[in-house]
Amino acid sequence: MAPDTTTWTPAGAAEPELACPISPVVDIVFSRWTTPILWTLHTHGRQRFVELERRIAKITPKVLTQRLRQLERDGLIVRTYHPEVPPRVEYEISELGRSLAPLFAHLAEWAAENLDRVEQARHDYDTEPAAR
Amino acid sequence: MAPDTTTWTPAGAAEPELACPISPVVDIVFSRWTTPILWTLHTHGRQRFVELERRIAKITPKVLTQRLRQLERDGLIVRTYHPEVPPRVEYEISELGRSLAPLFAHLAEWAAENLDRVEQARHDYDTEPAAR
DNA sequence: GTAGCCACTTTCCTATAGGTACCTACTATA
DNA sequence: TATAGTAGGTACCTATAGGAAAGTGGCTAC
Repeated sequence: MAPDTTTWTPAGAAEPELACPISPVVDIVFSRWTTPILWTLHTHGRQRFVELERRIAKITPKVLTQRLRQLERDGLIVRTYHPEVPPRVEYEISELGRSLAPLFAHLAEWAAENLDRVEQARHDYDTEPAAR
Repeated sequence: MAPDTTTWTPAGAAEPELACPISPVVDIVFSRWTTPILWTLHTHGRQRFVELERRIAKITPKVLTQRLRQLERDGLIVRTYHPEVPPRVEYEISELGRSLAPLFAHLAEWAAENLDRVEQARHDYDTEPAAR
């Protein structure tokens, strides 16, 4: 039997939900590699497997397949298979996936405003041996 | 030498940033256990280590320490050490951390509106053997 | 004197995500 | 004949995050 990638359980399986109502969403939307995939699909539109592979770079086909299956199962992307030769498969964002756009924009906005503050905080923390 | 938990590298170290400008934020804010910690700190205010440990439950002290250090280094929370006996340490959200509040609210809103759609999509995917 | 408290720290161990590399079937092209 | 292109599948292996459990130090309360 092949390992069932469709029932793959995200990293947050130990239920931190008890304390945090947004943990489920985080597991769905922000697990590893999902944001680059969604972002690429969003900015470049419908794409084939190899296009995604090339654009995201450093991702291996195995992992890309796993994540695409997961995103498809969660209804965030749509997979269309064309039984041609050579086979052609296209991926695109679903309507549910598109509903994440303002959220991503919000995130990008926060990043633009505050990422350097995080960098500064890290630098301060690392170059201040006295307080610890 | 003790393992240096302060320079801990989050899971997304293989740089998916190439394709996705929000990946850095995701690594900082949405790595495992950070949202429950930030959420608990936000809703219950300043707290001691044991209070966090009890509220979040299932988190081990080791991991809690690691994540608190990481969040402190990133400037999202503030740690205050009182050299008493027994020792007392208090954690609270920093201003930078508080600036995440609208983002979290946005996330909670999306969850409330769309989480059941994800559930539905999963159910559909799992109970439709024909298309695959 | 010993048990408990707090805030960790340390050691040991395991689960698993993810990487490498090779494989499929089919066709067109050189 | 051999290679390339397509969308993955599969086996093997490793790195490491994270869990369990015990320890630490200094004081207090019983």
